[in-house]
Amino acid sequence: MSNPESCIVRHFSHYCDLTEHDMDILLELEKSPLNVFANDVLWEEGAKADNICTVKEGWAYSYRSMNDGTRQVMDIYLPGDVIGMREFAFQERLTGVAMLTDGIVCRFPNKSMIDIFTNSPQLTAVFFAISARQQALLTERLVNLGRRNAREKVAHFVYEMYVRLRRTNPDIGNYFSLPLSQQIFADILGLSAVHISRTFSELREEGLIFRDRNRVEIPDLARLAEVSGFSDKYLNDHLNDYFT
Amino acid sequence: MSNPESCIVRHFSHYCDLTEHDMDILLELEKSPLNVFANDVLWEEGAKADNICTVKEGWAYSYRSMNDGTRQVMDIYLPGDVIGMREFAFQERLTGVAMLTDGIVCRFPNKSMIDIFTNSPQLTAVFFAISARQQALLTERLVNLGRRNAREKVAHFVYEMYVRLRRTNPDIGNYFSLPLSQQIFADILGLSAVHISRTFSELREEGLIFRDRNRVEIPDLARLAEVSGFSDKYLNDHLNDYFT
DNA sequence: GTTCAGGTATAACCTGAGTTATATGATTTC
DNA sequence: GAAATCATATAACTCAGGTTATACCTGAAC
Repeated sequence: MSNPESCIVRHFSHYCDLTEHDMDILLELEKSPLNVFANDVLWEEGAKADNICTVKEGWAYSYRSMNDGTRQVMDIYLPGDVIGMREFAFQERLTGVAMLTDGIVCRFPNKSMIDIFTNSPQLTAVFFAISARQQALLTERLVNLGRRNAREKVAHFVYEMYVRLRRTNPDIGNYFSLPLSQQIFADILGLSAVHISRTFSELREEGLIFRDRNRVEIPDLARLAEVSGFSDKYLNDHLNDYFT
Repeated sequence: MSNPESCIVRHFSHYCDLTEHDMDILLELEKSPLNVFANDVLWEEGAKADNICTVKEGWAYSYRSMNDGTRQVMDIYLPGDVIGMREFAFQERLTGVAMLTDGIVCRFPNKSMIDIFTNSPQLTAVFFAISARQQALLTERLVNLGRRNAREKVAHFVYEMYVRLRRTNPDIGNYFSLPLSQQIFADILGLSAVHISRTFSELREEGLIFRDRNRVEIPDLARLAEVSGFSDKYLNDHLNDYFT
């Protein structure tokens, strides 16, 4: 049914069954794949925002650079994710976006969204759902930043990544790749890199998370979910009620 | 051109000129106004999420309650704002929503969105833009929580409210109503109420913000914008490039 | 009027996380 | 394989903001 070549189609199929027509539209958006490398900047904050980007392979992140040299990372993007919808109604990029790993991305003009709105209510609903999901992720990140301590922040974020990865990769197990430096962890969670290091040491001593370079092991998933106050509700989205 | 009775129509007209047809659809969404009072809960976290709500009058906020009794406030909603789109693809509410003041709200079923997707690409674009704008606001809140100190947090948030109010109320001046207790400030900015009090005292001594109960005076708007590192880019959204 | 409940201000003390510094390991470069 | 660079670990010290406590003020309830 779904096109195994395209992780966008796979991702979108999560929301509802796509017609051939819808799949053709989606594949059209992926017409111009571009190879990119780790640390490549897809765009800078303030750049003209006239296109949207899908991630075919690799990981990316969006960030805002502060005047004092620090940064705040907003989002991590995985294969199948859509980047840049945030700026649909803006002239300029509100955040920069860069690659965490090598990968392949596909850009399509913002105006294509208008065509989709005109031609496929169902695809429109999926894009709307994805925008809503991104809001939900930001909402949870907000809770993380505002009302959790460092240990909970790290535990919660690692568990969130596990759940997100499991969605497209059900057999992920409890030992998986997480190509994020401690500096990126710090920029995501509003902490210093030093304190991230301390916190991972603490979590290691507690037997909650073993992190070695880009690999992470979670010996007891349920226990990590518990100490981080994790609820997966904000990741359980679908459109089953609208299209059956 | 725009219907002065409806602040939703006024708010939506900001994005592009609406046809009679579109306005009729919008007014239909406002068919069942409901009087609500300060502190009324529109819905609790975890409640069934099958409708969307527009604010006709009054202020509201969305929040998440933590296990330790603290809360994190996500958003403040003003007249004309739309609440609950976040949960379009979710079964349950991810955050509670309550009123800050007396007001009037209008609920309509989520399914109406599908009708709009089917009948008006232009209104669809506006809803999409509004969802994107909410993401932009959350993004900025994230920066505020992650990478600013208490003084900057308060200054930035107050200035943001000023800019948001000015959008629908251009002659607002530098003395306006802000019906938020120090406890709500704390819950928005991830601080304690005590420290909010300290911070307002500090800002008062610096002559940056005078707050008395629910009124705020900003003697020097430019200076406040500067100390808070405020850029209004994330509030300057429109659809002029798509529909002229 | 009096009482009561919220909201606010300020002080004193404490602590979680920032900062700076140094050391060690891992990777890449040439 | 030596040099350079990047990521990580840990210690020592500092400080912004949390916590607890008390007092005052204002408006609502009676």
